[in-house]
Amino acid sequence: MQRNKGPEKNKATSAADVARLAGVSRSAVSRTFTDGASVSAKTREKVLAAAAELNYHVNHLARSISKEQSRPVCLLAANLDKPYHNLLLDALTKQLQQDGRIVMVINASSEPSSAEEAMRRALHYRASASVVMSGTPPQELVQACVDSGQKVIMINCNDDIENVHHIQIDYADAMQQAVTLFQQAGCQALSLVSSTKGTPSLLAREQFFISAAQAKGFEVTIWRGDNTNYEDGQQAAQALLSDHQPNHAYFCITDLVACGFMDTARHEFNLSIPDDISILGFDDIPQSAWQAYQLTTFAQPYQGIANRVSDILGEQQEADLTSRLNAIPKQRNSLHKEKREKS
Amino acid sequence: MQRNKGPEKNKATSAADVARLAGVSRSAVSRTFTDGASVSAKTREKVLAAAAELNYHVNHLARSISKEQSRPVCLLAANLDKPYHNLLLDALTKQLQQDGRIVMVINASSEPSSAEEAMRRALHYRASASVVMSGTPPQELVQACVDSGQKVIMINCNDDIENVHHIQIDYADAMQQAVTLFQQAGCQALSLVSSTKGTPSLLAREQFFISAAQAKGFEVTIWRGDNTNYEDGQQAAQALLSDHQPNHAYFCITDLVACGFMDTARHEFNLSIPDDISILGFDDIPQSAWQAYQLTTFAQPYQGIANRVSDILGEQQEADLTSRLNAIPKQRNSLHKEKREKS
DNA sequence: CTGAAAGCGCTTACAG
DNA sequence: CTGAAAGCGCTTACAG
Repeated sequence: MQRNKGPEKNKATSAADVARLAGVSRSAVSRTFTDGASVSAKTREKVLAAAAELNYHVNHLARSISKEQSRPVCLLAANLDKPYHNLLLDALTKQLQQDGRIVMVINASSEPSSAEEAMRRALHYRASASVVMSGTPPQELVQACVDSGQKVIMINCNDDIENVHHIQIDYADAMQQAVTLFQQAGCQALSLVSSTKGTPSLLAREQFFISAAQAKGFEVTIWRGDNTNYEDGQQAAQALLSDHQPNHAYFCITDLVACGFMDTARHEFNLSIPDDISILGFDDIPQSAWQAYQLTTFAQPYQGIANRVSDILGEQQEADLTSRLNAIPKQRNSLHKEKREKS
Repeated sequence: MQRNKGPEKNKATSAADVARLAGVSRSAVSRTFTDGASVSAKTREKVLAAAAELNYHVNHLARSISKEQSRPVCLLAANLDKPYHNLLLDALTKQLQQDGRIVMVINASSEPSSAEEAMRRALHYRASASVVMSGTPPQELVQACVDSGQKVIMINCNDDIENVHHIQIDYADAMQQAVTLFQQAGCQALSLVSSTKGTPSLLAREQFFISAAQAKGFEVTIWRGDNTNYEDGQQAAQALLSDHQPNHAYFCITDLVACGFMDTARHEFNLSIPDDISILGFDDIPQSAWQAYQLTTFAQPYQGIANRVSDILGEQQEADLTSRLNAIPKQRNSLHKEKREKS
């Protein structure tokens, strides 16, 4: 319980302090705290005792400047007020931490310049890797990161910059299933509620949905809001539901959009779900499971993405630069139950 | 566009490389990148040119080992799947980043040992400060951080460890207002839906609510779930609403609880809100504003907290160790409108 | 196994 | 203003 035992007041003790107290060299204390380094049981013990007494902890930041493996990983996050991004951030931080990585989070809010700012920071911190959780930073900056020896991992973004790792979700399967679900629910006409943002993952879902629908002979009408938030779903419903037909169904490009859509359908148009209207979402945010929504949706493989990132960081030689994961369907109650008779 | 100009392939260029190319000393390049250091316009220019050519960026991590002010700040976060924590994390990361800080996020999931693990990491990284966003890490670890020169800032946690900064919300006012709102809505009996978790901020809200209610002559019955999530709200409603009286109102200790409560009230008990039942929440998570809830609630002063953290980090001499902020009332539609006639 | 030494990439008195 | 030098806290060949 004695505090301030170290030489100076309020200053962290260093390996040198420990070495002095233990009567060994600085190298010896460094080695005791390095996995697999060769130290005799005896000196190890002396060091450990001294370290405990002085409350010493290796300075990981200092270590990271001489040891490649322990350099930090930068997470370039955005939209931290949105459930999808939080779920991904949660999975990623947990996994990387478990791998013993230092993780720095860079919050690139939605301003155009800030992805750039964020990437520049990653460069400053000499991260061993940068994980771009969403958005598309300027190509030359990404290039600069790669050039300075960083691994860059982009999630759900199909820019093709040289030597960048990509983790992509295979939306083809999921969209196929979506259309099948609508079909089973007896729907006859489909609307796609999407946005003009046009990010790669949005576009992929759109395209696969449309072609899957057309392959099965469905008409698809498209409505686009500015963004993919709750409010956009409300607007969509406002625009689309005034001439709603009972056998019409709606695929909302994100769960947030779906929630807004459902609320407006219910509270403004007095429609009952799923009796009057069938809806499907995407992302499986926690709210979709709420009783008010019970939304059938597709989960992003959050843990799968985290595992893949972890694998990539561990690899010496880069194997395949792009990896694909599947979305996971979550059946709930937002689709009509009994087959409707043809109208 | 020429890559790999530096001495070695795929290795970040260092200040030495720049010095060599610019024909100046290492100190000179260091100085050009240090605010307020004295360099002539001429050498500064030479350095800048060389740096641009080599794509050089100061290694902030290396800098942080010799420069106290640029040491990182650790954010000890938890429950990253819950809106409240995300909103706080969002505000904090944005602010600290704007202050030019490196921020590391440590994800202390809900396991008991993991707050400890998290705090130990903060120690390893020699952060200049640790911000405990929730939970209460073991006292001796916090002490160790303080002893090694870190500032420790705890949010919404009234443990009293020596030399730890506290940011607390003044719940007294808000709870007073809550009771007044219920009164204005013509409610006559109140239930408090809380949890057995008993964290400091939960307890504070409970106590202030109860005493404010009693001061105005209300009876308060208390119901406690295991946690403060959506599901706990559902359970509470299940337990409490079977003998619901029209003039009975419910204060839910968090918005998440309130959402669950409302959904069950509506879908299981067929109650209409706010006609049949008045509800109040706390936190102002984005979902409370959704049309399905329209919950009147109290916002945590997210930005205020972030500002305070920023101030504390900037202070040389610690002024007051504990700062208090007010919660912000958000009026929406979950309270009964017309005064009810006495039953 | 161990210590003295050189190194990582930076900063900052110190002397000129 | 500037460079040579010492320092920050660590690691890791190298020689014994």
